[in-house]
Amino acid sequence: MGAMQLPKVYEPNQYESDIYALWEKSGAFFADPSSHKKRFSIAMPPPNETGTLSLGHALFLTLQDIMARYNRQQGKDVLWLPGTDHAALAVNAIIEKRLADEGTNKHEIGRDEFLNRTREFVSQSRGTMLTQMRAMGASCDWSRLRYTLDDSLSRCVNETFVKMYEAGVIYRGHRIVNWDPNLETNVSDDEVIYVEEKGKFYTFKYGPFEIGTARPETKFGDKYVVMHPDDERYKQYKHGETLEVEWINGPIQATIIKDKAVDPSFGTGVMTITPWHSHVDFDMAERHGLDKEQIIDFHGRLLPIAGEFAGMDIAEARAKIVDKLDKKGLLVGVNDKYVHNVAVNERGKGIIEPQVRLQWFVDVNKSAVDWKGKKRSLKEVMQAVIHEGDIEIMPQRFEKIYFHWIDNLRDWCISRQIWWGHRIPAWYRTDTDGTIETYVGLTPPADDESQGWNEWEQDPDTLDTWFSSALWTWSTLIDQELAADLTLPFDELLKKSRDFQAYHPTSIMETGWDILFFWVARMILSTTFMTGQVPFNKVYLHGLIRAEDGKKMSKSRPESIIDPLDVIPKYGTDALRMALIMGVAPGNDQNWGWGKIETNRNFCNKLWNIARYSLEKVGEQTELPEPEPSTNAGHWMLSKLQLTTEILQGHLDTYRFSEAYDTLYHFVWDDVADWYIEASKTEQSGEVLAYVLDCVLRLAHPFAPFVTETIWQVLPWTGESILAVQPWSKTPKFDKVAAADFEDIKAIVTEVRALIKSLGLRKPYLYYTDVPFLAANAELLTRMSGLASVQEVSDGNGLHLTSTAYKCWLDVDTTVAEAHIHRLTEQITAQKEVIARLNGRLGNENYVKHAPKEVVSETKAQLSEAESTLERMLAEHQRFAEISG
RNA sequence: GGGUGAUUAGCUCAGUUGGCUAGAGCAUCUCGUUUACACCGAGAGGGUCGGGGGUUCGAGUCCCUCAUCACCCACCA
Repeated sequence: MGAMQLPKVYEPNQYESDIYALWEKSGAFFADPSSHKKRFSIAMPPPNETGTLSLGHALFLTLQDIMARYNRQQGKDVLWLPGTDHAALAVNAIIEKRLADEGTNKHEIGRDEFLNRTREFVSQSRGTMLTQMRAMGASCDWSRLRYTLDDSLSRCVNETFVKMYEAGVIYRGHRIVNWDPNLETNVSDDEVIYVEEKGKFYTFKYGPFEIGTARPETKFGDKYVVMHPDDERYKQYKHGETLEVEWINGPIQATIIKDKAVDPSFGTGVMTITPWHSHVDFDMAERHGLDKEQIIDFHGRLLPIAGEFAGMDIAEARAKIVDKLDKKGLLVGVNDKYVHNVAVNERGKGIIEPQVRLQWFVDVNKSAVDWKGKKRSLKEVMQAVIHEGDIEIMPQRFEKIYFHWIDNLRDWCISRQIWWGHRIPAWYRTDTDGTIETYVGLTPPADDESQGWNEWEQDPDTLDTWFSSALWTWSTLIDQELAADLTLPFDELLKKSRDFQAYHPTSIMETGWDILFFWVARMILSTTFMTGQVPFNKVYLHGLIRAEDGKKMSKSRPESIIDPLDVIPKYGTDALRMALIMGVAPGNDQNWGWGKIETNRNFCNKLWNIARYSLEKVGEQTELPEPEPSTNAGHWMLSKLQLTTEILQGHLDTYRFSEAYDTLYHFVWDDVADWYIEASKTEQSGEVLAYVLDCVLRLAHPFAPFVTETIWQVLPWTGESILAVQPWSKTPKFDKVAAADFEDIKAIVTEVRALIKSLGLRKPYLYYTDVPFLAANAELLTRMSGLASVQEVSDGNGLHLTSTAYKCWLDVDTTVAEAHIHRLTEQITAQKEVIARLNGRLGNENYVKHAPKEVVSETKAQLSEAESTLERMLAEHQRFAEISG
């Protein structure tokens, strides 16, 4: 495409895929661990392989891509490692739903067939997602694409499990877990959400007490009655005392328990407990060594302990039990306006039934981790890395949230009863007398037929997805070939993996605040334990993208969801990228807005037309010499270029993407397009124009990679080069005085434009006195002010307006004189207020004493400038009053 | 119950260690098609920065307090 044939409007979809292909072919995104450059590495948060990329993905791809491209431009060896996550629970749920739609289920088709189907599904959706990531312009190193179920990553998962087991950090035990009867698995505390629900709250007679409950169906086994040790009302009852009470299925022996966990002000201050089906009750039972009995089975039905109600599901049983208690005269009251929180699984929304199960856990309190020469618990390490500055979280306020979460952290249940995922590397066998032996290791133990043991069988459960994601920053950097050799010890594997040595710890983790606990905290937990390193030096958290109405985009409101792939063909990827970062503070949520998309599409078109105009003026020059400006405008342009480059760099170095983009936007639109290009129309300035265009493309590239590269490819002086790997340029020398003169010209032009507008002038003549730089820029002044003509005069004769900014005059007729006086009067009043304020400040001894010197001298400068402006205004006012008489 | 954030122009939001005569985009009004761009240009209007108190020479920015909204964590039987 020749430069002269650029169409008037930039049509992104005509270029984007070719440009991406060009980048990929060039190898511009490959990291090079053998280089001696400084490193910059990011592990991309692996999207779930569920098939579609959301605006949230578009946002993180944009932010990380800006970092990657910027750091490449700064001369660093950049690794941005892409990948995808097998998303155990999410994918598993999709496949189970499909099976249900076909009228079958996982048990019918069996584990192998289930896994085959799942693999087929994810290989399809992975392909779709990788295409979409390319469509966003992500400059990641595709040669290092990783997947959480890759062999080398699975090895890391097993190594971690085994090492933690051996250190006593992973244990298997009967503990209460969050059981989802729908998906038939337990989930971690963080995956449970609470939904407010109106229900009934019953009060029953329990011996001499009254107890309240929202869940009568769990009450069969309640043989402990608990109250606060200091509760005066019940001081006659002693801890451990027993009494017989009439209950659902006849009399039972109840034991009094005193525990401070009971809130005396809630209800009657007395409760019975169900340790098998409540976290709090379980903890209490553990404290006092109480019995725990299962009441509800894993499908949500009552067990034989419920007597006549056995086999019923919860909803059915509840009403009948209440009815029975009522008939026995034990029902005291029902509050049917009771609002309480129901625990549900975030994924699939199944109601959680706490259950005691034999599961695998990570112990977060055991002092078993070597960190900086001290034995600490996982919790302590997670706190230490932030407190001691090894990791910085941005925005900083999330550090507090992070600590609060750690304070509340319980042991992490890592086993899941689903089939899709990393199978737990534990094997069991039983003796003929029922003894169970456990083996944990990378490979199954050898069977020995001796002594009547049965064969080893692997634990059927899989690991929580986050267990493998937690290793992501380093499991992706392990050498894949070396990892296949299981005889190579893990420590050696780390040492010999070149990428791990070069790129770990990663420079920064950029992700959404919503997975701070799920993921970021757990990466810190596992990575410090396994590698002795932090996973990253910084955490940058971005916010959520909500629908235009400020509510969450949700599948229940399909119309609220914006698909990036609907936006890109129409507006272009660059427009989407910039819309997502424009005016958004770090960590803050944002609302989607079509207005921003249009603004940024227009910005791309502005860049395009700057290029179009420049190329017309520049012609087919094949070299790009350093420009030596011949005009004030040229010097000014270079001064702005230098300033912008510095500010932009400052913002990008400190991860202020919104401000960086704002800086770029106004530089391009205001300084380059509206001032410099307009000014250049009356000047010979091809060299500066070409050079500035070249620089603008480099500066804008991290934000708008496609349009800038598309233009770069048509520039006559860029040859076969690729913009994506070009560093930023040094600004050539310029004359500061000339640049400042142009600032004055700008001020005059702005004022004259305003005068013309507000006074309704029609093409007045402009006069100026003998000011050399004004004389030199006469044509420019005229053109930019939209005036008819300019004359040089030594004295003002006739009726004319004087500029307050500089010595130049506008020729007017008598009809505007009055309007001008009125305008002047208002301006003089305002100017006097400004001066009074500045005088007040400088008259304040304390201000002069305490404020920094440069602030004070700045105020003084402002005052003297304001005073001279006022003088000119007063003189003008007096002159006009005399003339118009 | 504990915590975090938000509250700035009609709307959506920026505003780093206090120095601001408070900004942007969109919207509004007025002009303008001068050969890069109407996905354009020029100009204008619009805010006592949620209320109250405090610290300071100086507060949108720091502290206290109140109000409203959103969210997070814990979860009460």
